[in-house]
Amino acid sequence: MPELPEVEVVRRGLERGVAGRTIATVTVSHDRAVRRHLAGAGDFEAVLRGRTIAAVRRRGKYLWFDLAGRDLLTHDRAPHDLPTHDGASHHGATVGTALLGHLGMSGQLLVVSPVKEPEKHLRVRILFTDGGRELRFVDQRTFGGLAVVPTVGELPAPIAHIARDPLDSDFDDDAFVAALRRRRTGVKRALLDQTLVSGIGNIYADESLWRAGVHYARPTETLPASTARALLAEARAVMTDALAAGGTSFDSLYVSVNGESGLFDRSLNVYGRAGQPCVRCETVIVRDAFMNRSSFTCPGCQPRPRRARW
DNA sequence: TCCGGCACCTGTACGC
DNA sequence: TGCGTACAGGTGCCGG
Repeated sequence: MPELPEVEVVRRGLERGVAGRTIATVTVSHDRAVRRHLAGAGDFEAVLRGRTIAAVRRRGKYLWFDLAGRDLLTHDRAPHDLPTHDGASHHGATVGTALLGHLGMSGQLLVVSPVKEPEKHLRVRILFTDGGRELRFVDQRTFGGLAVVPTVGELPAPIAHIARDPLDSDFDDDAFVAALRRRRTGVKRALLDQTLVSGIGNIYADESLWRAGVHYARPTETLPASTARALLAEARAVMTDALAAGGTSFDSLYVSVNGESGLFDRSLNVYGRAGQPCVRCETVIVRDAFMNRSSFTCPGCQPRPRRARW
C-alpha cells in the first residue's frame, strides 16, 4: 500500500522521467480514474494537451505535476471564481495549474516505452511530444485518481487541508504534539488523520506505535508530551528507513515508476505478523479489527490501556 | 467543530 | 469445480 515513503520513491522517479517534457495526447480509459476532475474525462484529456510538466511535487500521499505554460484553468475564469475544496475563494493569491494524483490503494504511475503492452488495469495514458517514454496510470481497485486543478500558493487547492508530513523540513513538531494531545480520540486514528499529520497509513502507524511502545487505542489526551514526541520520532525514523529501502511492498500492487518493488517489508516488526513472536519481547503478536481494517500489536510491548478509545 | 462510521473498488484466499 | 464470503485499506462524505 503506498504510504509516504512509497509515494516519495514514485515522485523521484517521475521527476527524472517526465519533468521538462510536454504532453502531446492523453487517453482516459476508465472514467473513475478522473472522477475528481469535475468537468469529465474529455475535458481532462483536452486541458492537458500542450502543457509542459515543470516539476513533480508531493505532500503526504498526494503527488502533483506543476504545469508550465498557458493557464487553461484561469483563461476563461477569474482566479476568484476557481473552486476550492471548501468553497472558499482565493482572490489575489498566486494561481497556477497542476495535475494532481493519488495512488489510493493500488495505483501505479509508470514511465514506460510506448510500445510496451497495455497493463490489465491501465486507466490513463499520457504521451509526450518528444515521442519518448510515456506516463501510465495503472490502478486495479480504482481508489486512486488524477485531476487537473488550480494551485493556490504552493498547494493544489483540493489538498490545502493536508498537513505537512514528518519528513518535511517545515514540519512543526511542537504544534503537532500540542494538536495531538488536544484530540479526544484514539492515538492510531489520530495518526491516520491526514489533516493532523500526513503520509502515515495503516502500516507505518502500526510500526511507529510498536517502536514507541504505545497501544493504538490509547486516548490521545492521556499521552504525555514526551510520549507524543517519541511517537513522532519513531514515525519519522520508520519512514526514513523505508524510504532508504525503496519503500514497502507485499505484492505487485506497489511498484516504482520502473515497476520495481521495495524491500522494506523485510524490516517490518509488527505489521502482518499476527501469531509470530515479537522480536523485542517474544510475546505473540495479535491482530485486532480496527476502523474496518487491521491493527497489529504486541501485547507485551504495547499493553492495552485501561480506558481504550478508537 | 469534532468525532466516528461507512461507501467506494477488485483480486485473492479460503471454506463448504 | 464453483459459489459465497472475508479481507486488503485511503479518502471523503455524512450524521450525531
